Amino acid sequence: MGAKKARPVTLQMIADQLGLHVSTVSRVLHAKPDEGLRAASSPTAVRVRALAGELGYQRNPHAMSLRTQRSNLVGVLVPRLSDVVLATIYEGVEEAAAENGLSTFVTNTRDVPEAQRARTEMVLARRVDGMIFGDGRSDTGFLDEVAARGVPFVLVNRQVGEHPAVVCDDYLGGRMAAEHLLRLGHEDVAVVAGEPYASTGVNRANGFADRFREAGLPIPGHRITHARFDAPGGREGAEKVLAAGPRPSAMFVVNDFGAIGAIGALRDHGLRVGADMALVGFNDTPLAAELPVPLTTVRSPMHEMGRRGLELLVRVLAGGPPDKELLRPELVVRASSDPGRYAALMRKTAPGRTGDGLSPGQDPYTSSS
Amino acid sequence: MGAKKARPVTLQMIADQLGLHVSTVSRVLHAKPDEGLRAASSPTAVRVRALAGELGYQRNPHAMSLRTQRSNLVGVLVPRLSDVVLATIYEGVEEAAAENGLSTFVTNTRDVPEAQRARTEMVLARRVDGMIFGDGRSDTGFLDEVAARGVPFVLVNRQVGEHPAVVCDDYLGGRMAAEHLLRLGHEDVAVVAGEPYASTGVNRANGFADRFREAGLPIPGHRITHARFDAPGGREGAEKVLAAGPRPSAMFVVNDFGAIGAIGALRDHGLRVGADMALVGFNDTPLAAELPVPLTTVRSPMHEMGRRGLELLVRVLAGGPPDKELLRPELVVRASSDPGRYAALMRKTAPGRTGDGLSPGQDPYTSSS
DNA sequence: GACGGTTACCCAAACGTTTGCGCCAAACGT
DNA sequence: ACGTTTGGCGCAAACGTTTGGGTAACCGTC
Repeated sequence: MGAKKARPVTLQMIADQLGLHVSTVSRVLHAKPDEGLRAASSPTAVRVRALAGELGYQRNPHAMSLRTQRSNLVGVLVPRLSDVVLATIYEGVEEAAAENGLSTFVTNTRDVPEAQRARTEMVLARRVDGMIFGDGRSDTGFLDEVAARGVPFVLVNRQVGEHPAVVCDDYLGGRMAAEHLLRLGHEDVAVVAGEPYASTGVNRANGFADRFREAGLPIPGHRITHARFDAPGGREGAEKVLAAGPRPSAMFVVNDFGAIGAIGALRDHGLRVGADMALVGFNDTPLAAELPVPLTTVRSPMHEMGRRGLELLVRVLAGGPPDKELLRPELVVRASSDPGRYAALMRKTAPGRTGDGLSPGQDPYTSSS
Repeated sequence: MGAKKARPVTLQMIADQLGLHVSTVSRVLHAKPDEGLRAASSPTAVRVRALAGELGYQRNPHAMSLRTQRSNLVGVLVPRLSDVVLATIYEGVEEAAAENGLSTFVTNTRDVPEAQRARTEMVLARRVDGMIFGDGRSDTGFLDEVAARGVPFVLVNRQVGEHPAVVCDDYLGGRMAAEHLLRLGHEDVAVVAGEPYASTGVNRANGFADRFREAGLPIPGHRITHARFDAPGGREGAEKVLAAGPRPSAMFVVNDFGAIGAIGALRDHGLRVGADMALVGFNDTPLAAELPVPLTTVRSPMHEMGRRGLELLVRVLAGGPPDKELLRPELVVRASSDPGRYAALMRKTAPGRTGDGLSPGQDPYTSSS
């Protein structure tokens, strides 16, 4: 079974069948309209296009890349694709790439610097035109090296130094979370920040802390703890906070996954999320709305970030300026922090209605396995 | 800033500097050992390799692909990468690909046939050596067409027809879930199956139903409902089941995301998961263990499936047989179905310890955003 | 009717590899 | 001393494009 795979049709074949030269066919088919006008007479152009269509001509990308020194390929590095945040960003990247005639390689680096180096080399060996880093670390000079080598790239998700980047305005997001809790009258709050090498967590925590300081309620050191960006990390972070003296009335965890871990820790301490402790996460991961007590969180435009990241790269490749874009986050208030919503939730005989009426049009959790 | 990007070093440069011919250098550097022996004398080979190393020679993949008609590229199609199940499978694919010197393009098709076609064409236009489909549908003849065109491919996640595939033994998984509930004495159970075009859900449901039938407890039609593989789908499915007469004592939802939706529906009806209704999901998604009432589920080896899928493709590309592999699932019992564990959970003053002691070494939820 | 300007093409040289074939010397066999 | 092998390498033709530079024929113009 399986038809003998016919050899793909080439420009040469088309040219031969039409008694033309291959270069003429090439120009007709691929030259930009402005310079393509003088490529061939209108009738021949039509004949060429017709035959190409009929034969199902497909330009050979390898020959093209070899000749033009441009691969139309971009490499994407992320910490983990099974992290829904990064996966969503990548979806945006890929979508925009397709629209721009580019293809993408994506690969995990698990945030380990050696893997980051190794994968970068692999990707570069494929002669990509540019790269997108979703795993930028501020504690290694790696990206500076890459830049020094003349490799065009942009960052998404995290920013480092002055390299071109498209990120969420994490600092503002942190302030929004703080603002929200201040409005609700919280005066003693804690924050579980992320890894120190990731701008995301750092900026979110800083924005949050700054806003509280401005309100005349500086957050003491023992109320701030650093943790990994995952459930166990969030749990440990929350535990540490709870162990340090009298408990605060609210907690800001800079990542939804961490917030889930924190929820576990709070339960272990017999504390009810939304009642005994207000909780705010970050990212508005699909599961935030589905939790038994829906989670207040700061939505970051992940998909959009990916799209913009790729588009910025396209501009950079075209010689454009290495801009930096900050995307606006959005506070999504749910029962985990809002007394009103919490009460409404509890008022139902059967608590647990998961909808929140605040995030329309997003369908959470989809699976196809 | 940004060094002028030096032109990459080629075989020609090495040959020139060594007074050799480019073909000799090529053979020394890339010929397989068996035929490479006669390529050059030992001393020249050493000189060549030394200079190549020093200059940092990198083989130009486009030139190579053009010449050899082999791209070392594989295209991967999935419904959605932001579905952690598919993302994890892809991680396996990508990992194995890197080990085999291959690179992968991955893209979403959202399970819509037109997108599937379009993306396949895009990927094929990139002259991939083969493809991996994670989104196979049994209701379109699409894959038969692809096979007829002579495109080498394998399926992962879902199987369709007799095409080579690496999937979880979903039927067995369904039986395991049934077995578990039978042991616990459940006699009236319901199942929320998936989309009819996906072998995964269909086989899981069939395995489950068959086991119950064998036990002399055939599941009546109104206890079986089809739904999408997501939380809203699971919710609707559960609602339908609950609306159809007296409620069953247990429910099998063929996907963890659907199970989450079902939990919501159960809450709305004032039913306690694990007490009033036993619930079993499928996949052992990281969040299953983190739910307030941890979810009993059937673990499918997602990462492994991806790895094996790519390895099978490699064999197929080498002319091997189009095998089909069934990976063994594993039942993971947690409080949502097990009265003992549920009681233990409730016995704590603060219920909600999320660990389950049954899934060691898996760190759930990791994020890096 | 010589001349500049289009129009509509063709030519050929790349881009960097791979690979079948051939050649020359040295080594070998007798 | 003379064929025959074989080790060690060079030659050149691909693979399918793109692109700067032709060059005829044709047009209109004075």
